[in-house]
Amino acid sequence: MDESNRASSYLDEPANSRLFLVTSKSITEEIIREHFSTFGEIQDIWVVKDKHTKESKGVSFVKFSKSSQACTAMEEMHGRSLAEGTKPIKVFIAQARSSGSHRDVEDEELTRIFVMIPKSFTEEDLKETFKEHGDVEYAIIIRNKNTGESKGLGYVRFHKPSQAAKAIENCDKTFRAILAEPRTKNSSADNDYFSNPRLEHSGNDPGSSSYAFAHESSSFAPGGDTWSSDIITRCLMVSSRAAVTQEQIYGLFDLIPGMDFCEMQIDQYGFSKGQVVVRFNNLGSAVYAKEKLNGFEYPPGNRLSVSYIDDGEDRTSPVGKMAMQLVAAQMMSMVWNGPCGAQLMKTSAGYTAPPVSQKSRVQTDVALPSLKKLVSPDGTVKERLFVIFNPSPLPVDVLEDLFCRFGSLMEVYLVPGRNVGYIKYSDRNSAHDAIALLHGKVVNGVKMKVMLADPPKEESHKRQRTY
DNA sequence: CGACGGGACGC
DNA sequence: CGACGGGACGC
Repeated sequence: MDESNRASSYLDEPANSRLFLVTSKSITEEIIREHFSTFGEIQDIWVVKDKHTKESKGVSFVKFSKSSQACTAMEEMHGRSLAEGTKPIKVFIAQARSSGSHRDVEDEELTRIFVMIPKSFTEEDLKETFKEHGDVEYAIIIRNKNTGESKGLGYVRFHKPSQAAKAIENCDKTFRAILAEPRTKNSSADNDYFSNPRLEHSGNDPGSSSYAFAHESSSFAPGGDTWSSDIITRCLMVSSRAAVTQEQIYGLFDLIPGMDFCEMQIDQYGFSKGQVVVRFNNLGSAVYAKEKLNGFEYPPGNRLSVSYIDDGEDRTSPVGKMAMQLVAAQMMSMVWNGPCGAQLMKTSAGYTAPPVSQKSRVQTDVALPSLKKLVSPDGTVKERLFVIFNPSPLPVDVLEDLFCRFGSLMEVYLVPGRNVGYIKYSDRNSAHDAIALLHGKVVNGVKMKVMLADPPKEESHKRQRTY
């Protein structure tokens, strides 16, 4: 085989680039190569033989470098005889080695693609766009069933697998074209892992992401600076239904600076009751720990409960708030940078505190305008900001809190693994106001450069991005 | 200096 | 009917 592509031919990559052939046992690798090399770069041919007799079992695999090459070869060669007196061959796209299935891959699974498109696209636009890659049987757009509004997603069905493969390989990358999952097996892809909590979100159903903080509204005087009369202490009780170790809880709460005590509670027989006492050396850290970790799923599926327990001191409010603000910046930085912390942040994002506590999560000398509602992220982006954070990015919820104050905020996006992000506005003035007020400023201990974003790089001049 | 994710269909 | 080898990445 070609040593230049050993790695890529070893796996089924790209997808659907390997053929499964059924032939007469007399058909050799050389004969196969003669007939198939015209369709593209062959990375590997393997004629399956009996281990002992070395006789062909009439089964072969042909690995191409591209799916479109394999599909074209399949379409052209299926049913043809490769040598005098030999039976017509069968040609299929091979099942991925990892799939374990030996079922024939059907054209049905290879001819429909799934694409992301501008919301303004019609079915006709979609069909027109993709017909350059092959015969389009139909193009449909996924719409909201009530409003008829496009979801910015569509399907395109081609007549041949090679056409769908070419569309995926060659269409503008902003379409993010992939093969569509066959529809019959009731959409296992309808999950929603990527949804971000937004400021206007106010779901209150138990079990929803906001449940964990629903009761905390009473801990704050709405819009004010003082605590209610609920006790606040440096000492927390962590309760878990599932078995957890003291070390696990220690690791979790140690993400927050200032923990000085973590002890699993055991009964008189020495058994754990699923309760761990955690104490911090300052009120702010304790408040922060409760806010971030109450309701946190750890391990996944097990919702931790965190509440204050009386330690006989530290009941006053202003101190707690000051301490919390100080510890917030450190917490954010740590959580964002550490691998464990990143996971915590990602998962706990669903437990972002409701607007009542916003005042305390943004700490800055800047005189900020009041909170404004976010606008739909699906509208037209009029201006985009590019923000650089030093030393590390602020969390998305803090950024929404901050950048919504100029109005028309659509979306905050942080580039993974980098200290930069983008802010989308549906109104130019909002973006410019944000630059004027926030460029060069420090928020929660993080210095920001706020400027207009360059336009996204275009892979092609044929199509526009949706923003 | 410091730059680009996301995603599923009425039988 | 007709489904998975040989070789070996490089901390």
